[in-house]
Amino acid sequence: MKLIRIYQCFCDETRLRIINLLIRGPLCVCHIQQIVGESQVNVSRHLSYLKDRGMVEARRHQNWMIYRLPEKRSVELESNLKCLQDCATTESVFKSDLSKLKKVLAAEGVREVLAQSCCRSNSCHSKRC
Amino acid sequence: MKLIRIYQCFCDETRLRIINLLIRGPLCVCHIQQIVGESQVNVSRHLSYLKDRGMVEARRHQNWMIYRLPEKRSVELESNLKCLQDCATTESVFKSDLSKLKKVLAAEGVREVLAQSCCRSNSCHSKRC
DNA sequence: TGATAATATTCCCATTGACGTATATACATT
DNA sequence: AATGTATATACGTCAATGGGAATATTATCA
Repeated sequence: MKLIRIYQCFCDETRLRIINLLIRGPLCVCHIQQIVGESQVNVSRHLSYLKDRGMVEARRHQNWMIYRLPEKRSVELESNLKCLQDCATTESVFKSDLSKLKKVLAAEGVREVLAQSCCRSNSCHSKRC
Repeated sequence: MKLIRIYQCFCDETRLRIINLLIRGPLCVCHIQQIVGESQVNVSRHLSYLKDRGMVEARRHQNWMIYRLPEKRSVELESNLKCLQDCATTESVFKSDLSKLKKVLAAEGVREVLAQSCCRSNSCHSKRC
């Protein structure tokens, strides 16, 4: 992934907040939406932007779309994510996002679904899984 | 300096190249122009953009405007500059820029002028110095 | 099948950004 | 004062971006 593309993904505040969340692990759109407090359309659009540029990957779990950072990352991406993760600790928006993240993940069954590398749950009947 | 502002400065290729050059030390506009091969207006405009956002500082030396990264940098800026410096080594544009930079700095008297924290040379008669 | 939930897409508009051309400013030299 | 060099600004244009409102899509559930 080219360096400039990384920074283009980073250069909007909402996107930066989303990426900072995804560093901690996969998340569903509705959770991201709850945490960053932006409209559904807005969050979805930023996620599309990120997906188009290879910054995130998506899979479906029933009604949820679960986004995550790519597993295989270039050295540059990895360094910059690490750098972002460190730097974000000094700004309140990001800290606040992370504490909201904790609450979201605390909900019943959420962690289990997000942790799956693909959809394998009993409750899922999607043909796509 | 806010994190988002850093990435906004980083998210254009010409600006990223300029910043990568300035990591190595102060430079005059005409040198930057030579190295990145963009028009005078374009380079000047990007430098204005960076200056407006506190990413660079400028001083005049005779006809030259000398730009540099700020001496006092926030932790976030410092980390991201370091990260950029590392990552830039893997992409050819940046490597090529750095080798051009060497040639520019090799020219007679250039290093001396750029190294001055302010204009103190004998040949300078500006009232502003 | 119909209803609902979650997400994506389309249409529209305002803002920003990038860039070319022309012009202005600042300084040095003669 | 006139000229040359280096740099910045103004103006216009076009493309990209961000976001609201409405609608479409995909899956689940009754």
